[in-house]
Amino acid sequence: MDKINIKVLAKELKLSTSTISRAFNASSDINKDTRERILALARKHNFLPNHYASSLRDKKTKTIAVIVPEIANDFFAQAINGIEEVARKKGFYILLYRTDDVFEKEVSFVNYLNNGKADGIIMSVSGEANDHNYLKALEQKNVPVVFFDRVYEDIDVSKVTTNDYESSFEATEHLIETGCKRIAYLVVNKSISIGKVRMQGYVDALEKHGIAFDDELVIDCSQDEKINYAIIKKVIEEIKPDGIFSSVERLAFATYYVCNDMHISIPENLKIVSFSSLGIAPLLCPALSTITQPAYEMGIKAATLLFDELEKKDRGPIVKKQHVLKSKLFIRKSSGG
Amino acid sequence: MDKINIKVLAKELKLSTSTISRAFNASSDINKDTRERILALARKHNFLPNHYASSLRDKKTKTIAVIVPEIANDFFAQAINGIEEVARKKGFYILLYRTDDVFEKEVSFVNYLNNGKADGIIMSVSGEANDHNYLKALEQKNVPVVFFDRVYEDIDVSKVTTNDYESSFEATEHLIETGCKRIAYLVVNKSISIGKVRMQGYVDALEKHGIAFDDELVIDCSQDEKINYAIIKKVIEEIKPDGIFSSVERLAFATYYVCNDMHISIPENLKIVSFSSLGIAPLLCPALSTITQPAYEMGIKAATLLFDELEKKDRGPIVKKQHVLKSKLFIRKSSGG
DNA sequence: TTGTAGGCGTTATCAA
DNA sequence: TTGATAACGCCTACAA
Repeated sequence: MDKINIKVLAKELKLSTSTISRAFNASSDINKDTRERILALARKHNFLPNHYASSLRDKKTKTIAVIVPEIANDFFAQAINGIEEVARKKGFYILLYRTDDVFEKEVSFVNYLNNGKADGIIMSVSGEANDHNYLKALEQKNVPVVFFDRVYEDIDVSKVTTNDYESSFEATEHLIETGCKRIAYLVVNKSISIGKVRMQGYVDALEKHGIAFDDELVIDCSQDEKINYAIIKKVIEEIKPDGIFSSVERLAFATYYVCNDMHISIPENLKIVSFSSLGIAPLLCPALSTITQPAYEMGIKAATLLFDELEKKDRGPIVKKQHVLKSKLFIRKSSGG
Repeated sequence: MDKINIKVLAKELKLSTSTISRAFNASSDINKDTRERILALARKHNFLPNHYASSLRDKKTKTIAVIVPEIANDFFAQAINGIEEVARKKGFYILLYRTDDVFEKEVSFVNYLNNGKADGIIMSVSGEANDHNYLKALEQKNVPVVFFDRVYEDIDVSKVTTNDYESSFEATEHLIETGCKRIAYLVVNKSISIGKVRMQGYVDALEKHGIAFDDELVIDCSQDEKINYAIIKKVIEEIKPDGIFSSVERLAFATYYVCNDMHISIPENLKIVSFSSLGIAPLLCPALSTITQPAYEMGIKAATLLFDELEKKDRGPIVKKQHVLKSKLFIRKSSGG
């Protein structure tokens, strides 16, 4: 457990620390043989330059932070995969943080990142109705941020989203065309941007088809699965919708459980379409109609935008980009398809 | 975008850098008012001590690395959640790395971690049949490692696993009891520890019930979904098993797709049980019988063991622990339940 | 091609 | 209670 660093290597090889350093830094100013000797010894000692020391000098961490509301969720897991893919190619590492949709956690983590812990941040946000000034600090520190999927409209950073409005419109219209008259909209937090936009698509589709919007049919759910089950059960018993448009896959699953227990048959008595990135949606009973976002591609794109900014840094002003990818509506049995 | 650090704060407040530093380090040797003044100014500047500089000094990174074969997988996603939970409570951050089950990626990442990038490592391994010496280097550097779920038997570190043998035995026995005579075992890599142990449970259950083991019924699949589909289709057409015991949930899903396309009815013509952490297994068509590992708890336990070692470091020898949690067999419709 | 030296931002030690 | 100073390990001008 002898400490090893470039100084030790230098002594052992009777070279200076700068030469050792050069061996690790693709510097051309070094004799090939010297370099080989150094690397050989380093391998023997299992030595690699200390990342924290290098970062301190260079002010580059080779690390990007990824902040998401949840990890155990097909959409985010796939998006993270996409981000990882790009990061890896660039030789970057990923610091992962989960907010559980709690705004305070988001703030505290972002503030922590202020101290040069990461070169950039990719995040899907959780605190729509709050003060977003904590993000301004990052701007000052020159830490680029990219939002994906869930964004703050009032913050000027690059954003990767999907055509939620169109998809929601299309899905709702599809339910209407299969005969639904009373379509409930399930949402977790209707005040966050995604909840709002998706709802607008729903509302406008209703209007186009001359169906009056009914506030009672907008069902605001929670993070807790048991509570959601109770809410949805109550809705089905009392409000008796004939269609469900769910903005989040969890709520569609909860609806399935409720229907199973209440012996309500999907799609005969209730039709369902949901936003979902679940790969096995076709295997559900019945197969779930989904609006599927290109999660992996969104991750790729978000990471690409971030690296664009990282690489342009200190070279002129950075143009923030908005990128909108297309979701796809898969009509399956749950909506009579 | 003026650079801010303790020096600047010191100048602004006419104090020394040491005093500033003390204000951030719960040091008692500081006047309360002074501390308040410092923290107030820091807040105004959105300042936090640079993490890389602190780490360099203290040789503590407050970061743990998590290495998993895949992220978009219910088991690992839940395990990561568990790890994150514990890490967060300890004020630690998570560096996430995905190996795609490629041994070389695992090695290269672990080697990278040699340089003091993380204080400890939690991993689920991918390279059973290889030389594991690269892990010895970590030992020298005093970087503790904990394995979970997929482990190397020949490496002496703490391990968190589940009772795979018993579960596999039980699941196979269950299939036999429902009348299966030709049970196929689906595995991704039968040479890795998990594949082996699970297979042993399968083999022994067959033997107990006087069913001859048939090599043909051990189906070695791949990482590629399309190839798996083809393999499984061929098996069902040609080898005609009446039961499937899948060591990995992906393969059970592939089987479902094949059966759907071939109009083979589950469980009438083919019964299935699979290892799986899918929360919505009951919603599949038909509901999937699963052996469900306590993924979240495994993450919690693995992280707890790691922090135990981290906290004991430099204080006597560390005892490596083996922890075996219990999986649960859920009998559902896919196996006639 | 290699060496010297200063500093990245922080904190621990020692002194005041 | 506060201040001066020397590291932590590395990299990069600049000098040789």
